[in-house]
Amino acid sequence: MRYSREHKQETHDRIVKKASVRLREKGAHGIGVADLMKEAGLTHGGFYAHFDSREALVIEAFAYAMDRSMEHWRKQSDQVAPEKQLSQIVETYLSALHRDNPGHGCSIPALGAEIARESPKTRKAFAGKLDEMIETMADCIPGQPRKAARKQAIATLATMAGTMLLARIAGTSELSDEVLKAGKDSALDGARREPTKPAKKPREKQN
Amino acid sequence: MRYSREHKQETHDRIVKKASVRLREKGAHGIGVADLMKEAGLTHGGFYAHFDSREALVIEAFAYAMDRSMEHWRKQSDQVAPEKQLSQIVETYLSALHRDNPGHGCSIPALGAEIARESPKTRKAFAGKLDEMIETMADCIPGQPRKAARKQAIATLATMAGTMLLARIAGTSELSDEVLKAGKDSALDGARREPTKPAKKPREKQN
DNA sequence: TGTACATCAGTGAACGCGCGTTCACTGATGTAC
DNA sequence: TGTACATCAGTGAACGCGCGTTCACTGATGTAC
Repeated sequence: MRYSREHKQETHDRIVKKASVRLREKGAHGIGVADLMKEAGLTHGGFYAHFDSREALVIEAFAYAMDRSMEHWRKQSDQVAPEKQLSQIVETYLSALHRDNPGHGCSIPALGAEIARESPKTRKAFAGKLDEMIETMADCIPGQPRKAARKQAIATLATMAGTMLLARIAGTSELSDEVLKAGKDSALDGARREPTKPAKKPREKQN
Repeated sequence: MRYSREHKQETHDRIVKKASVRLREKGAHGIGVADLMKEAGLTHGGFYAHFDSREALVIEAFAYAMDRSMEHWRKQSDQVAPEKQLSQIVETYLSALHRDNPGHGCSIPALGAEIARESPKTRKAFAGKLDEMIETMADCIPGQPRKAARKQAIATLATMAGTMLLARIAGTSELSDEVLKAGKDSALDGARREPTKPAKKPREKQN
């Protein structure tokens, strides 16, 4: 069956979209090519008409997921005053809803560790999107030099991602709710405060 | 060959120890039974004399790694004044050395996401160790009611784990160093400050 | 406008491979006498 | 103290299974005339 010009792109996009959900849910190695194709209503043999390899799909699906997160953040922050934008993102991110729906959530706590162990190609794709994400968050921090805004964005993102990771480890327990609350209060506190100065013992290189 | 009474336990411990390193390096699914046994100087067939299943080893190896982290933290904090203990842990945790040696580092950024997706049995083992870890960190926060100390411990642990995750995604780049520094300054800042109050809009359940 | 041919997204069987697990066997050492 | 037997940690071949990938084929639609 030969299809119209747009058809292939539509199918391609559908595979990427479905894969981005399942990979976040089950992990970068948690679901196979055959099942991913079935998700998109296809059989596994056609996979290589769309992607060079499974890894290529993982990269695309992951980039797609990161783009959706950033888009979501931008839309959210557009709806509140500049000084409340970062807090707005934190509030939504550190919710039980996000914790319990990794398939539609942030890729960093879901896939970060696994992707960091992949090939340089995959890692670089991830690192690029991470930087974009930091930029997107920094855009939500008004009245500061870019470098300071980036610093605060990184700290907030780290606390958000770390809290989500801990909350998911804890499952759906009392501990998990305690974690979400502690992480949220801390991130909100940081989001409201002036940029952090270097520690009292500034260290030049490592430590 | 029949061995002395202690021999089996020694072998068992050696397998767990080596596995805990390789699993943190390669991921919870990143290395097979045969290779793990080879690490311990054995052949794969003997594996089931020591463990009921691969999963059982993962649980033991992961618990071992968490115990080593906590032991390390206690030893470190014993060497400094009470009010500096938390900062001491943060400084060591958020180092390039830790970033570049996941095999001997914290299991949370290395294995957290994968373990959170495993069977309830594995997840519960992880959640238990997470709670122990929070307690261990809370012990390093003097002069506060237990609940507040736990809250600060959770926030600090989340920032540390999240920062390490981001730093590893970034690899060994300029971005990675920027991430480490931002996360460290933020965590140190939090460790030095009074406990965070609930956000101005306190929310009872989810959000 | 109608016809013949070319295209290529998608199918489903098959491939090689590595994995977790099982199993019959080994042989050094502990134990019973 | 010496001897015969039992034990069981460890070996290595084999198992079944699922995976990523390949490939010959299909057939609806685009294109050339």
